[in-house]
Amino acid sequence: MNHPTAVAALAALAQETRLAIFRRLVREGAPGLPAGVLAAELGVAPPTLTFHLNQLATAGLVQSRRAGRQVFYALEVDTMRGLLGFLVEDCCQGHPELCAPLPQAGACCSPAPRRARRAP
Amino acid sequence: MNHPTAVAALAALAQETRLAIFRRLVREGAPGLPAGVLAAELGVAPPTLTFHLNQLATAGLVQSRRAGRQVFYALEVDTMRGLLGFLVEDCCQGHPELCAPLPQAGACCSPAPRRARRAP
DNA sequence: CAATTATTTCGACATTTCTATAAATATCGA
DNA sequence: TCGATATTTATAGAAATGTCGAAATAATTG
Repeated sequence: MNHPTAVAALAALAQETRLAIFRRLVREGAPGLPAGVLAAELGVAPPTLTFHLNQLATAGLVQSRRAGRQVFYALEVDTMRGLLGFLVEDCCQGHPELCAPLPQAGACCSPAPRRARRAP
Repeated sequence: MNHPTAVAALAALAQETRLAIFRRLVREGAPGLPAGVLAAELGVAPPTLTFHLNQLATAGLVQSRRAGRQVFYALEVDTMRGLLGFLVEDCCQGHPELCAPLPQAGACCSPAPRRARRAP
């Protein structure tokens, strides 16, 4: 991950619809979802959805694959991981006590999902 | 962290200069840096820097404090942590094998890479 | 108080971004 | 092949954003 790539990825995520798409795909995992399902679930017009999916794909955050008439979109996990790592790179110059609570942020797919689904 | 707040934070980060400011402050840790130093290091005109710092502050990503003539800007760690957590919330619906490599993304402040997944 | 340093506010302009409608493409089943 | 379903492309206009120079504000020093 480098600076321009990170800006592109962040710009792709910095939009209501696209962030919703992204988070929906984060929940979905590897198989992903067809464009139509995303459009229906998020209440977005198909052309608008395509526009946003293209933004996410161009930023390398999602990938697509056709399955019959449907086109499935799924998360590009490597990019997501790269982005998160890039944001906290060289954090605090080796003074962990300053932002020690951060590691939990990356605790994706934690085996002990004790947290509530939706924040209260 | 909620959806609108996350969009605001991401939008604040989705810009070259602001991402550079943010990452510089991530490296700096708690004390932060005066606006002038940031402007000089990043080669940005003072008014432009102020504009971007305000964007970051409005998004809750940085805070400022005056010290004499200088105004120090420092990272708002809680917001950063909240944002990273929000992005990977409910990742893969409990199928860790799908995106297991993600945890390292949050390994902030780790000069010695230890597996401190869930501290307490 | 006057001069100097540090930062912010103001005003204006070019550029980019988002959304919607209409039309086009791709795939499947009869 | 024809019709139906799923998705994309094309086009255009309104709204938001980034950058700059000039001037203003805040704090320190002589």
